[in-house]
Amino acid sequence: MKPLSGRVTSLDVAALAGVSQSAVSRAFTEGSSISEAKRKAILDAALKLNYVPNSIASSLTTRRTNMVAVILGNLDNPFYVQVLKALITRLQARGVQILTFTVKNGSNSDDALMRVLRYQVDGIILTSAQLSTRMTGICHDRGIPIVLFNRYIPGSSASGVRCDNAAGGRLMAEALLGAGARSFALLKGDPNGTTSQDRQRGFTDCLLERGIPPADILELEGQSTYDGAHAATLRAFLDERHPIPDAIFGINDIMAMGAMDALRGEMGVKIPADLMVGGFDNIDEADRWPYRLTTVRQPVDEMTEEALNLLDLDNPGAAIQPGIDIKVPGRIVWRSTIPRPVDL
Amino acid sequence: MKPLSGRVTSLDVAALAGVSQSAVSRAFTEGSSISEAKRKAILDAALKLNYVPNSIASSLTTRRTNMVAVILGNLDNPFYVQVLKALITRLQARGVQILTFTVKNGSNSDDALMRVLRYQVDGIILTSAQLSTRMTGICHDRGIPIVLFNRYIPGSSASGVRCDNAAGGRLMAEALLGAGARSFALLKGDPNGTTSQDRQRGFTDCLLERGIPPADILELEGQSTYDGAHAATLRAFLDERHPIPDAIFGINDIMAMGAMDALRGEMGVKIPADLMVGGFDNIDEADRWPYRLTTVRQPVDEMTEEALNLLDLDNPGAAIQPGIDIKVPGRIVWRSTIPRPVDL
DNA sequence: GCGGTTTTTGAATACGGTTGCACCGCCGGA
DNA sequence: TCCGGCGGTGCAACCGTATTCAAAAACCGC
Repeated sequence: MKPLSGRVTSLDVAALAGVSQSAVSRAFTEGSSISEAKRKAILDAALKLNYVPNSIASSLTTRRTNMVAVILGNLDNPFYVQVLKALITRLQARGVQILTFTVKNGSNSDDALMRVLRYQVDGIILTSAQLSTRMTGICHDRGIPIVLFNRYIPGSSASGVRCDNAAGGRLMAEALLGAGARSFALLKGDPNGTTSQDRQRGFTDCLLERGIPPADILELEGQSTYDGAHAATLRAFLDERHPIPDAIFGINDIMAMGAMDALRGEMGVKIPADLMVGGFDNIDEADRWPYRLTTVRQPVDEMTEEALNLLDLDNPGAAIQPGIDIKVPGRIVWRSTIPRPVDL
Repeated sequence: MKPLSGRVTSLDVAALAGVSQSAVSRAFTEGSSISEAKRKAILDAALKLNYVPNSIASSLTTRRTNMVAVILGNLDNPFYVQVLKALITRLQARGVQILTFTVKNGSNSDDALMRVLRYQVDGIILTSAQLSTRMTGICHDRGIPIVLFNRYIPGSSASGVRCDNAAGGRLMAEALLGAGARSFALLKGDPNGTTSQDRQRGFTDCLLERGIPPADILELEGQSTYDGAHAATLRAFLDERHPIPDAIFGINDIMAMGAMDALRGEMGVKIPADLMVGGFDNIDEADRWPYRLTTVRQPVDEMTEEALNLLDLDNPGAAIQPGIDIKVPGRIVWRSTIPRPVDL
């Protein structure tokens, strides 16, 4: 009874079940008015024909695609893999499909967004890249909610969730100071990302307030990745241009790990005896034996949940709320790269 | 001049530009017959209105969505993150959108596939989970190509690309034997995945042929992840049930790393002096200082490229080729966890 | 200036569903 | 018995674009 041709439409099912096409549609629509007997018969016929409703067609009339776009920067940072995983899990559970995009970090996301807009996604989650005001305007006009994940656009009204990165930076500065460090280096992250900048600002502000000499800022040549951090660390300390400080703050865990491997592997530095290391994110790898990195935890689950709340997929129309900026606090996870003060 | 209402359609653009709707459609379709002057005028009008063509609507008539589904198992294994990254890069460059799905490893992918089919994807790449013959049948009928990545379905005619896992397992056995190991343990992977099974088979077959006692198979309790391997390693060796062998083969790098951390971190074992470790995949992390893992490299770029060739998105109709099974060879990457024999 | 091509063009229709609307039958209350 | 109301049903009008077809326009060499 299987049809030979490729397409099976609701009309085919209707014919087999001896009902109208609209009945078939209703049989597949939750909560529409149809008798249980007829629905059963239709589902049987559909099964016989291997019929699957065409979401593309239905999206055309319902104006909902049940797809959201997730725009990612670099998947080289395990933190964003974790974010992606959390988003996929949550969205899939709601029956929402995910259109995945990557964009070079720091680059403009306009072209990616334009491509996404063609697909009439119900919402957009942006974990990377810049967002032009023109783009926010277009999305606003079309009623497509955008949620910024761990970033914000200073002049914009776009909503977003982020860790309180500045406060997290302060926490780390305090942790290192409390452990006795007095001279610092800082592995600078993506210069276009507010995330890195805020962490750096919180950290340096704290030092400033305590009257500590400013941290030595280590610029990256390449990407803000493990390899970039590894190379920058070697470059900075191997040729003695910079004195080795008491502590290094890696602007995120993966970079802190790159620095640790450079310091221990190539320079024989003992951590934390010779030098302490602080990270940010609390990725899974930070807990593993070679690293045991003391870091600032970002609550990924809470953040992704808030992000989806902001997206408010259940209230399509209401999407045009004024920009809500949710800031969730991070907290220090004490491990071995910073000796924990006893009084805590 | 911006329209107040959310939707701008080709009709609006047509009205503004003083042309027919079909002209607007043609202006946005590469290689269709329209005068350059008119196209220009239409694009101007479109820009003024912030018009973006609706891919959903066009998919309805063209029967192509320019979307492919990528079905992933566990993103906890960095290897599959790398695969995802490679696929995204390649597909995005071709202007193809990616519908991302995750499925519990080893579970059946039928429901995920059904959901994907509703979206009329142009193709499916499956890097995880089982595939029922019923499902391959449905996809075949609908003319949707499926490509299996690093797995195969014994009785099926589905196409796929995979590393020659069995041969890779042999390579690793030979490498360890060549380095002098004579007693072995093997960290077993996902029991439902052909990938792990093939590697294990290649490894154990090689030992058998050389008359070496079979490897001690370490079963996992939880997932085949870093943590699972870590726990299994501790469980096996800490209570002395198993004697510590000369070498351990982790069925993939992330598990080998979990084993290494357990052995060195919790048991003070020296690698490779006390025990050698071999991995499989050659993920980025394997090259880092704490691990420097000798492993079998899977050529991800080559494999993803072949996968997309098999998908053959440019020839929609021709998709129904008989199952092609491409096997690309792996090769040993020598690092520090297995001493390299001098004669090589 | 003319017949014959070759391009452009717009009207109409198709794609596969959803949904407002009108209608039908059935039930309970008066 | 009659009538109001209600759940179930089919008809038909969309949703926004691509594409066929025939007509109109532009082009060409002579």
